[in-house]
Parts: sequence; structure tokens; C-alpha cells
Amino acid sequence: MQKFCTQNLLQKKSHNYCIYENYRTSLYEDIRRRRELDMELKPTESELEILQVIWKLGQCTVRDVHEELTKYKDAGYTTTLKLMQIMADKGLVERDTNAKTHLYKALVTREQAQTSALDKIMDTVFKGSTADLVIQALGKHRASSDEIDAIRVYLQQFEQ
Amino acid sequence: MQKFCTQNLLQKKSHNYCIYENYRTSLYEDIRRRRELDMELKPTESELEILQVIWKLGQCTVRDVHEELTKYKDAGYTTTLKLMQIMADKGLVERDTNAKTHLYKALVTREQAQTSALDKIMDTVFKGSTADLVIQALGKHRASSDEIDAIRVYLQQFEQ
DNA sequence: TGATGTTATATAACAGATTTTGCATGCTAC
DNA sequence: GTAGCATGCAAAATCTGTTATATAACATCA
Repeated sequence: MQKFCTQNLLQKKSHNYCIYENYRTSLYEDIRRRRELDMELKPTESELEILQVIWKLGQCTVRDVHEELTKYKDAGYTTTLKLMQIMADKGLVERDTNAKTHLYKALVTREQAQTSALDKIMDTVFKGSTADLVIQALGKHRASSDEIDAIRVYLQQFEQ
Repeated sequence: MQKFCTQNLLQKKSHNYCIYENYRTSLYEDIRRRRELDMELKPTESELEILQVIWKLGQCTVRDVHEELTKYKDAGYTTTLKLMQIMADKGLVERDTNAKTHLYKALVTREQAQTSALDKIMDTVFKGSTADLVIQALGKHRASSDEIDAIRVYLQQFEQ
């Protein structure tokens, strides 16, 4: 894991100047720390697709999920089963194995997934600018006037 | 690619009823199409990290990018090089090989990446509700009062 | 000139995570 | 029993990120 060829070793050394620029180092330490936190319980692409179905159906079986998935994507039944088993191991979903046909339900809420998805794109493409994100979102995804109102009301709490 | 065991084959057949529910089929066709489009030029995690650096620096060399990356993550020079070569193959970046030291620049703009990231989480976790997204974003990521003002101004264009 | 060291790209292989599948096996209802 | 549907398990196939090694271009100094 920590083996480098001589070339890389040299190139690594050449960055020791960071030690003398502490204010910078600590800035990048932040990014580093955030990167590591991010690793934790992040659902993969496919897991997210399955979560969506479970959020929609509530408690459900593998077959329920699979039938929903195959409406728009090709997948074998055992693939879906396997994914859901993995998700149960990871703690993304919970399963009730009392009956012969196992019942699954989500442990991760849609809100949690929303927060973590937002955090991520905030860091990666929006440089931390909430305003950019909000304005882009409003620009690209036409909102209903009800939605606009809701946002306006929400904004009032920031009024002085 | 298209081989299924008998069990899966059977289970697949059982969905032929979709043919008789055309309104549904076309709805899911949309999702299917969107999924496939999405596959095309999606940068991976690491590619996105590199893109961020290129966006910041403009035209730059592998070494430029690598020096920036190593401030907050461990990576060998050749790793960065390889990734950037892959990105050039994918068309995420363009490279000028005239000089001995190749020069890279982004073909995907930050705005495009923002749009596609937003589209994605809109579909996957926000069920298409712009208001939910905006309110979550404002709630979790404290915005400066300047930012709030900017949003308020932006909202005025929707005024009747 | 040519030996040598430096820096760049190219190539090939590897490790780990993710996704997918095939097959075995068990349960249930007819 | 056996047909149908369920899970368990092992492993193949892919994708991603990483690295070691090879090779080419260049500078420079004796």
C-alpha cells in the first residue's frame, strides 16, 4: 500500500514545502477529512435504484422490487436478490426473515440520502456555493408556482 | 450479455403484460432512455476531482494537476497521468500533444457537470421536487446573507 | 560527442469494489 | 412426486483506481 517507485518517491518529497505553509496545510486537511467521512455508508448506483423502489413501496419482497426494476432496466432476479442481501449486510435496509419470503424495508430514509447527495455535489461541482446550486436548480427544473411560493415563505425566516 | 438462466428467463417472460399497458410502457421507456443517456459521459469520482483542478487552473499539464491533488490526497504521478489519459479518451478533456509536455483542458464545463449532477439527484432522491431540493440545500448549508439576497432577487422573475 | 540524469508518456498488470450470473437447495401447494 | 418460487453460495465479468516498469525526449557537462 505504501510502496512507491523511486520516481513517485522523489515527486512526493518535492512537496514537503507544505510543512512550511501551515495555513494551507490545514485547509487541505479539511478536504482530506471530508473525503474520508464521505466513504462511510454511501449507497452505490444500483443500491440507490433499489432504495427508490423500497421508498415507494414501503415494506416489500425481492420480487416486488425486481418487478419494478425490470420495467425500465434489464436485470436477473438473482441480481436484485443479491444486491438486497448486500444492502441488508451494510445496514441500508432491514429484513424480516421470519416468513419464508423475506420482507425488506429501508433503514436509510430518503431525507438522509438527500442530504448526503447534496453534500456531495456541493463539494464536487458547486464549490460550496449554495446560491449557485439553488439558482441552477430553479433555472433548469421549472418549478410550479406553489413550489416557488414555498421557497419564498421558507426564505422569510432569514429576514432581519 | 444476453444470456439468462432458465429461472430468470421465466421471470422475465412474466412481464409481457407490459405490452398491454401501453401508457405504462411509455412512461418506463422514458426512464430507460434517461438511464442510458446518463451512462454516456459521466465522470467517475476521481475524474471529477481532476476536473475540479482543471477547471480551476484552465489549461494545464499532468504535473500541475498532480501537484494540486497531492495537497489533500495520496496519489502517484502515474495514477494521475493515467486518469487524465482515460479522460482524454472519453472526451472529458482535450489534450494538445504538439509539445513534448502535453497540455490538457476541460471539454466538459463546470456548468454541464452541475446540470448533470442536479438532474441525477433530482431523479434519484428528490422525486423531481425542486422545492424540496432548494429547501434542503438552504437548510443544511448555511448561506451567507448575500447569497440569500441573490436567491431572492432571482425569485422575483417568477413574480406575477 | 557522448555519457548521464531528469522528466515526460506508454504499457501492462494488479487489487479491490461492484455488478451479474449459474447452480444448488429448500419450501410449499397441487 | 413435482412444478414453481424462494434463498444461499461461489464465482465470473466489469469497472475503477493504482502502481511498476519500459521507453522516448531533452538538457547538460566533462
